[in-house]
Amino acid sequence: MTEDKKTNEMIRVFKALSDPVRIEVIRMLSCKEMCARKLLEGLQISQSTLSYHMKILTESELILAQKKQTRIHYSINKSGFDNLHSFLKNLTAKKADCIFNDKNSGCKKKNN
Amino acid sequence: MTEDKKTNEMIRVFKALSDPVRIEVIRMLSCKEMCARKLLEGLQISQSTLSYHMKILTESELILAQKKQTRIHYSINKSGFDNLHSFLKNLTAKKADCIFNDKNSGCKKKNN
DNA sequence: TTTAAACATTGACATATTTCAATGTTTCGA
DNA sequence: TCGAAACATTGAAATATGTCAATGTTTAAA
Repeated sequence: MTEDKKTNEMIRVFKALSDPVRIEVIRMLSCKEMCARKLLEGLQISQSTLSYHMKILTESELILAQKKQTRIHYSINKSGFDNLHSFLKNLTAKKADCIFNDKNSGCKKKNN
Repeated sequence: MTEDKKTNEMIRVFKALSDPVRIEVIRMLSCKEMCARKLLEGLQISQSTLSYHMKILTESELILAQKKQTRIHYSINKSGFDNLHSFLKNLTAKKADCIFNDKNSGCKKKNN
């Protein structure tokens, strides 16, 4: 399954969204941008675990990290979510250049 | 991280989308609905592996399976993708009832 | 009834993911 | 300069995921 770069990026995004902690972090940040310490208060996980999750979220480009003195302010990366939406739209869109469009590509055997 | 039922369903959807084989299957089915044997022709995996992936895709409700004689016709489940789109829209939408909206919930210390 | 086609299930294995405690790094304030 | 706050990294362990060969099940055709 050798996929193109864009697809691999999106698979990384889907993996990032495949965890309840990270979904909860996105919910919190959709409400208000905040630093890791504040996020940690609302979650039942250790500091190192949160750091691990934030790395996955920022590397997927769904979340932005901005350093401010000793803290890091995390926020939703709108363009990351925009990319996700357009990828999904395109994924299931009917394409003109479908390689299975020829008549003999079906599964059902001909009855004639 | 105890999440609601809807969120758990969506995490299952994101997991389903987190694999290159399954993305490729969705691409093929977006082009044309087809049975497993036909899907297998376009993929470099074993039959049992495809069966495993199809189970994940159908259980996530992204793909529909319809039995026809000895074959199973797979197709895109539009309502599954619609649910995904609305979940994503809602996930990052600004909510009125944000619990972090009070002024003392920030990370930055006050300077007064 | 026997055979074969189409797909599912099982068991075994390799790899990936998630978690935490412990420790490292950077920055600010005393 | 020293200590503490905020976050990252590492190492170890448990669990989840993806893969295949072998085998099971169902259905239709011979």
